[in-house]
Amino acid sequence: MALIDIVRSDPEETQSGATRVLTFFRDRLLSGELKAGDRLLAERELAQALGVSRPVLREALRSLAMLGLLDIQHGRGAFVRAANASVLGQALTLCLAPEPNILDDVLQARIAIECQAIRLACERASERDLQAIAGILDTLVDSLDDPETGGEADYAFHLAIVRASGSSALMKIYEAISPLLMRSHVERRRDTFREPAITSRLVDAHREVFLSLARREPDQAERALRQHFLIGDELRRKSLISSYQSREKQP
Amino acid sequence: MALIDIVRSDPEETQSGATRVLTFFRDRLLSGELKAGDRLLAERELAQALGVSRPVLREALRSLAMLGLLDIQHGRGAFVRAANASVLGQALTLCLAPEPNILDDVLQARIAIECQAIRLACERASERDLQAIAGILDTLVDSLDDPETGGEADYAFHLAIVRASGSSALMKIYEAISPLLMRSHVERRRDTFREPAITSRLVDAHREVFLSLARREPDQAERALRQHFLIGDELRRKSLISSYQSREKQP
DNA sequence: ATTCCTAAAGTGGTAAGACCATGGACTGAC
DNA sequence: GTCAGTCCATGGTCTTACCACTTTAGGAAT
Repeated sequence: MALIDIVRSDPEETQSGATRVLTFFRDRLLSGELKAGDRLLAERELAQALGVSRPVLREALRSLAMLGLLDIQHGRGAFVRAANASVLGQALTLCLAPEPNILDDVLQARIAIECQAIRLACERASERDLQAIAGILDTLVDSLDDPETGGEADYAFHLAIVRASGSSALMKIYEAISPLLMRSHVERRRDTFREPAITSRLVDAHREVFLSLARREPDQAERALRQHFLIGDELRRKSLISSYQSREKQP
Repeated sequence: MALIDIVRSDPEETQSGATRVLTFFRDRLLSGELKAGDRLLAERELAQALGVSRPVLREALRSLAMLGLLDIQHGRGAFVRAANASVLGQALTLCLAPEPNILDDVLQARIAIECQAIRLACERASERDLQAIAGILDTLVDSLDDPETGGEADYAFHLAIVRASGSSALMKIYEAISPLLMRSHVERRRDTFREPAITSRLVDAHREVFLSLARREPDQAERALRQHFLIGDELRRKSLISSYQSREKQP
């Protein structure tokens, strides 16, 4: 029985033991009867209550734990875990693993999410949202020399924009692709030189994005964002080329 | 042990039985040593080979099956299943279940994906892609009177655009949100009247989107697409209002 | 009376063995 | 040659038992 069968299962079909357990939890999780933090009954009681043996119940519980829905602690019990996007990210990673050039491709998804997010943010962002983004922008400017902090601030900036969109769907998807985004970032950094000219243009691009957002101009904000991504691509390409050229000269 | 621990696990830590089994499969799945369609050893042999008891092995196998990575068939054996986006969709559904207004919100994700997809499609779409979309458009026109076929053609049209983008990341995410998209669609249909005036405008909108794509004009294509979504929203709102008005008059 | 330690109880983790249900293959009869 | 029945391999389930970890309550020492 796969996850797909849990979410939509045919109530008519004869339900085996394992199926009964999984539908039991599916109903209570989707209906909200089981909230995050709730403690489940002990395995032995639960097994008896559901009319299945303990191994069967355990298989179901372990499966749910694997999906990140339960937190099973030895000697304490099983607890309902808040829905976590990291599971999504891992599943997406496994799902996209066989695809070629996935690290380049995931950037397209990033652009998609952010461009829509910033449009929404222009309408919905609160003053607090804008102040948060402004604060991150300051951090970004201050950490020009530190690749580590600078990289984090860069990510935080874009994440804050998505958060300001007020769309939990966009937010979850963005979190889901973020592990791949990170890998992509790390891989690209190997080929990218951190020159002052580049970083200063980077700051300018971020500032322009923020200003358009603060002025609540959706079209302008999206254009600035796309320009930012475009420049990033171009810089990476140039630095990649120069990297290869210097490698040719001095092998 | 949760999924998150499978993908990146610390090799130093003392591995318990269940962990050993999961890391065993993780390594072989990510490395490609286990390909889709491969048949696993029988549970009893596998348990002996890995040095764990059968229930422990079964817990791991069932967990992997739940994630859609294995296909366990009674009486036949366990087979490696190709990564499937439907699992993603189900996980996303569970993850977003507690959020309010998620069915409205997921439309934002849809717009995000499609707008970026059509931009890419303007660059990358092959002649075959365009012909496929054109064919679906014909179906859409022919099935104006049939809500069922029409709805399917509508979905197929948008899906074909995402496919034409050539981005597997966008495609997977679009497939992941499609279950929620469907629910949203069904829910909205309850409040929407299928009037000839509406459907004809719908066809016009789709045709305009296609033409911009065929002419390979990204900005124009995205604009047409956004306009299409906007009109859809407006029509739904109007029909919702008129629905409530008629309900007031004739309670 | 307070504090600390210890032991017991409750909980998940694992193991072993048996039996049932299903699918496929082999073999026999027609 | 074809079909049906039987047998075997495999997954599905149950039972029982024991181990490991956590918490807690009760008793002993201060």
